[in-house]
Amino acid sequence: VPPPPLLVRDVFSTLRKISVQTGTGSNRQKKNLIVKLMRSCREKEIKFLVRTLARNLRIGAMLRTVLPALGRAVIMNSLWKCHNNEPSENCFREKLEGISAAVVEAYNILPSLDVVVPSLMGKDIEFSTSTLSMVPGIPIKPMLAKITNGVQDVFKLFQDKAFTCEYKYDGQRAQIHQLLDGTVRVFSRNGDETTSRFPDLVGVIKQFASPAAETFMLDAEVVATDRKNGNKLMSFQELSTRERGSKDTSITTESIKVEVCVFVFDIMFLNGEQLLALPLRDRRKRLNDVFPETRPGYLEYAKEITVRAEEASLDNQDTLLKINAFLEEAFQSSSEGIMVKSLDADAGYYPTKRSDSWLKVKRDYVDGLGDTLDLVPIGAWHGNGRKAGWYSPFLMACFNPETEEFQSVCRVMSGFSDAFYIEMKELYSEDKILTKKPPYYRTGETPDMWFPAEVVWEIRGADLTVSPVHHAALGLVHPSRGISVRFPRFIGKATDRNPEECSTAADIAEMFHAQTRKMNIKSQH
DNA sequence: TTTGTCTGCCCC
DNA sequence: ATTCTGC
DNA sequence: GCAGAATGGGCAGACAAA
Repeated sequence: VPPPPLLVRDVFSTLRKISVQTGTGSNRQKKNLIVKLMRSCREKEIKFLVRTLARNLRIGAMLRTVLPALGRAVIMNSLWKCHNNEPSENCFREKLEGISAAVVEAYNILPSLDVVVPSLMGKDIEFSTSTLSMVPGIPIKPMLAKITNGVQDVFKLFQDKAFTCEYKYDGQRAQIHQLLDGTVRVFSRNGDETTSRFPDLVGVIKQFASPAAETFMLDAEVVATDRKNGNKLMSFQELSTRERGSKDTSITTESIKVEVCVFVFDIMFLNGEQLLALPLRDRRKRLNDVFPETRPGYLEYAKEITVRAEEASLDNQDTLLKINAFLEEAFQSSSEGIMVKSLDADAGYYPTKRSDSWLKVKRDYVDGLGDTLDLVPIGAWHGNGRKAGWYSPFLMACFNPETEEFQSVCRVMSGFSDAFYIEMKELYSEDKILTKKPPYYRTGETPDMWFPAEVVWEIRGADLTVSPVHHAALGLVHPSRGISVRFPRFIGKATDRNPEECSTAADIAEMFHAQTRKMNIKSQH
């Protein structure tokens, strides 16, 4: 007897069951449930089931596909109801696009289908963004920034406009809400609740927020800080060692091993009023009302300088010097770089959408400023999806002349053109593929194939990290861990170099020590 | 209990 | 997070 | 100019296996 066909309701309830399984033996239970589902699959169902489980079908299609479709469905339904004959093509299309956009916009500030859908159904073609408002407790999509290749680029976009430069702290984005009942909740960049990880932060917000501020939503960066050492800012890597807590259990204030400081920089909502349309200059005034006082090492405003409209010109040498000095100061103060934001013109808070009203300048975007390594490809994996049939990523190594080893530094998959992949596929074939790992390759990685060390590539990254898997400079910085690189990408071939002339373990150890912002080795075991 | 491996609409 | 490609 | 795809380092936590 074949198993019964799949019904949406049963698939859904099984997925629910899988999602709540925890503890010893839970993996086996989950496996059994999945096998049961799979046995009932007909034709293409198995493909969609597997992709749903393996995350490939959870592709974030909500904003671009599902919501416009919802808008369409409602409009088509209602227009056909009131016109017996088909409405004119043009008017129809306009209406569709208008409502689709309105639904997306509404979801950006109120990402809850439970709220948006009933409103859409109720208002029908009268639906517009203004019929809905932000709700403390539901995080809005955060505003994002665009990469800028140096201060010159900034002027192109902000010529004759007043703007501000703020430190870009290397921590974790936090959207902080205070609800009507006084509760404070913290959300991550992706809208996940992280309140349980930051009980101390909740306390600080409650303590410093003006009593006149009953409800609000703030944008901020949480940064690891060393209070015993003059509130020196610590690395992102250090911040990430903080405990996480779970959905219903906070970490305890006593168990906190990494202290944090919150740097606030924006406010989107205050006492029932939506502030998204206000220019940044005015939002800042509101933010100042909420926090009339701050405390170093606990709660601070993001450090900033303001450039007046009449100063905002590439010919203005003073402005250029001022910004470059500020950028340099940001680097010295353990920041990643600066954020540049228009203050008056086009200076609203645009959730997710108009992602270019904020600019970011980091050392590694600017030619000639960032750290660059000369590394040797020593292996690779088989690529997936559109990179199937090519090598991706590659495993890169430095050379240690003391031990005569090639020690892995990082994988890299970014920065290659399609043409380069094809070239590498041809180059690394037949006798250029080793049958096993040479003994003088040192790495915790196991690539699909090993290559002979023959060429050198230039690799750029944001900064160097202490690694559990890569063995570059092992023993030089840390007894059992090597050095790796954050955000690695391929810049080009270093055609003039032999593999023995690539970056050495000693070079990399020295670069690590030269960093302002780095993992504190002594605190490690 | 301890150690090893894998995952995360993770964080960057 | 970064980058390239296709639309 | 934008979305989409394919992936980077590294952490704590969760689970399985020893």
